[in-house]
Formats: sequence, C-alpha cells, structure tokens
Amino acid sequence: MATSAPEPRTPRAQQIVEVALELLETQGHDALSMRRIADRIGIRAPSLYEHVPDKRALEAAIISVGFERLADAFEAATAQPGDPLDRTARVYRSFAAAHPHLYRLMTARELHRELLTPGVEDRAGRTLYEAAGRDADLARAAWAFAHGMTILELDNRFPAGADLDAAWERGLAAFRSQR
Amino acid sequence: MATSAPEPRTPRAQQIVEVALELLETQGHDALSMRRIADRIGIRAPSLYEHVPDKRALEAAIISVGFERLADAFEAATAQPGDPLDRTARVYRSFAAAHPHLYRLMTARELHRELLTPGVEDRAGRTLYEAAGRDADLARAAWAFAHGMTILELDNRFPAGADLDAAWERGLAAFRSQR
DNA sequence: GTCTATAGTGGGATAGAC
DNA sequence: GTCTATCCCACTATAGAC
Repeated sequence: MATSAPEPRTPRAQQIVEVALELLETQGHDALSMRRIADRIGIRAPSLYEHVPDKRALEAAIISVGFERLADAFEAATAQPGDPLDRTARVYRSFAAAHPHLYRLMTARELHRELLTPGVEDRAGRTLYEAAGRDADLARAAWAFAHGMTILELDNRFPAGADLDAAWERGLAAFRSQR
Repeated sequence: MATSAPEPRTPRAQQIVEVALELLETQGHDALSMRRIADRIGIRAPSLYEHVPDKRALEAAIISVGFERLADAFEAATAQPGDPLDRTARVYRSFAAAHPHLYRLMTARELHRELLTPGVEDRAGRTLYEAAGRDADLARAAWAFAHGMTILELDNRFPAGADLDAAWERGLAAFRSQR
C-alpha cells in the first residue's frame, strides 16, 4: 500500500531534503533558503551544492515526498466508512490543514513534473479518480473544488463568519449527485 | 451599473497605478518592481514614494481596479441569455484567461482587505451570490470550484490531454442541480 | 566534503539637495 | 516633485583552497 519513497541517494542528500521539509513546514516557503537549510545542518550554503544540483531540484524532492505522503493518507483511508468521495475529501482537507506550507508548495504553483519522482503524482490522483467513479472530467472538477476550498481558506479569502463545513458539504453533495 | 472607480487622488498617482497594471499584465508579477514602474514613467524609483505610500498599497490599488473590472464584466453579462450560473462562470473564466497575471494577483495570495477600495470585493461577489440562488454556502462552493479550475489551469496542473470544457460543464451541472 | 571569498542580481525604501 | 546617493537587505550559485 504505502511505498517507501525512492529518495535521494546519499544520507547527506536525504538529510538535506528532510531538513528543508521541516524548515518549510515550520517557517513557510519564504524561509526556505539555501543558507537557512545549511545553517540547520551545521554546514555552509555552498556545501549543499555537492549533494543537490540546485534549489529547484531540492523543492521538487520535497514535493515528491509530499505527494507520497498524501497518497499514503488516501490509501490508508480506504478502510474508513462512508462515501469514497467524502472520505477522499476529508483526507485531502486534513492533509492541507496539517501541512499548509507543504500543500501550497505542492499545488499552488507551476509544477516541474520532470523533476518529480516518477509516478508519484498519478498515484495520489488515482484515489480521487476512483472516488469519482472513474470519470476523469468529474474527478477534475471535484479536484478543482477541493483545491479551491482549501487554498481559499489557507489564503483567508472567505468572509470571517463563513461556515466552511457547510460549503464543503454543499459542494460534495453536488458532486456525489453527478456520479 | 458600472461604477467609476474612486481611484487615487492625483493624476500622477493614477498614472502610476495604470502603468503598474500594464506592467503586471504584460510581464507578470515578478517584473512588477518599483524601479521598472518608474522606468516606464520616466522618473526614478524614489520619486514614486511621493505619490504612493509603499508597494503593498500600490498592489492593493491594482487589485481594486481588477475587482472593479470583474464586477463590471459580471454586471454587463446580466443581459446575456442562459442560466445565471453558467453566465457568471463564463465571464469569470474569460476574465482570468484575458488577464492571467492580474487574476493571480487578485486571488492567489492573502488579501490585505484594509487597503482595498471599500466594497469592491463585495460588489464582485454579489453576482455569484445571486447566481447561486442567494445561498451563501452554495455560492462559496461554486466560487471554490471556479477558482480551482481557473488557477489549476493557469498553473498547468491538468494533464496535457484533459478536456477542461468538459470538466467545467460537469462541475456547473453539479452546482446547478443543487440550487 | 567542506570551507572562504565572492560574484552577480535584484529588491524596497530613505535622506537630503535642488 | 524629482533628483542623486545610498543603505540595507536577501538570494542563488561558482571558484578555488584545504
């Protein structure tokens, strides 16, 4: 079910990705600089380049880990009761709530797919595809809804008093009715 | 119907906002620096600060203009035929397609509402609220769907062959059925 | 594998003269 | 209202020594 991520080769490279991920999760994307990553490890920034080609590749490695973890969470929830669409949405929503900065990095920018661990994006997408009754158009629409709800909430775009549980439920009901 | 935006006081300040908006639309957000704005006007960057308090306020002014224009487009489309929800979605989608960088600035980040022209966000939101049958939860869910479709497309997140017209239609049908 | 030194680039913003 | 001069910040990345 869960796969062990085929993460970078050497222990040092792996450590860099781990440290960078933790820095991202605690401090946000703006804090994710090569200098700060190096600081946390106890080396100088230029030394990072012996282990990681450049920053884009490092971010791609973090994103790959994120997709693995999201896919793990999706697959672990298969056992849970209820409608598959609701279940998938619940996992999606709590993943984003638990890892807001990681979620943003994973979804709220253009993606350099060629730098990702191969297949990792598809694996996370498969759960939603199944939950949408293997209807690709419906799955994309439902993903757009889930991402929209998530990112608008993270960006504080809804009015202060908005009942987001209710909005989620209305949307999910809409998509369930189409399947 | 359309309101004239209560834009900045002096002609110079207004020109700065116009030039900045044009720079944003043609070159994207990364190109939107005080130096480049000044270049286009033919003055030096420090002189901008005589007319605009700082960059955040300038961006907020641009965003306000964006909301005015979106609201104008929504209201102008009231005359068009078809379901209000479809009509609103069509306008939303073409606004984003026509002004991708502006759309991103308006929606894909946290919003400093206190710097916006008062009421401008509500005015744009009202059309969707009406189209959703004055159901706030449904309107928020529909907005999330529309924003998700839009921003995921702008960020090239859908697979190469994806039929986005079909995905839009599936989502809109879902929301129509709930109203 | 790590270091120092540094290049190169860009950014926002202020002080004070005119 | 605009200018010059400048500060201060931060970043990615490379060269070359050890």
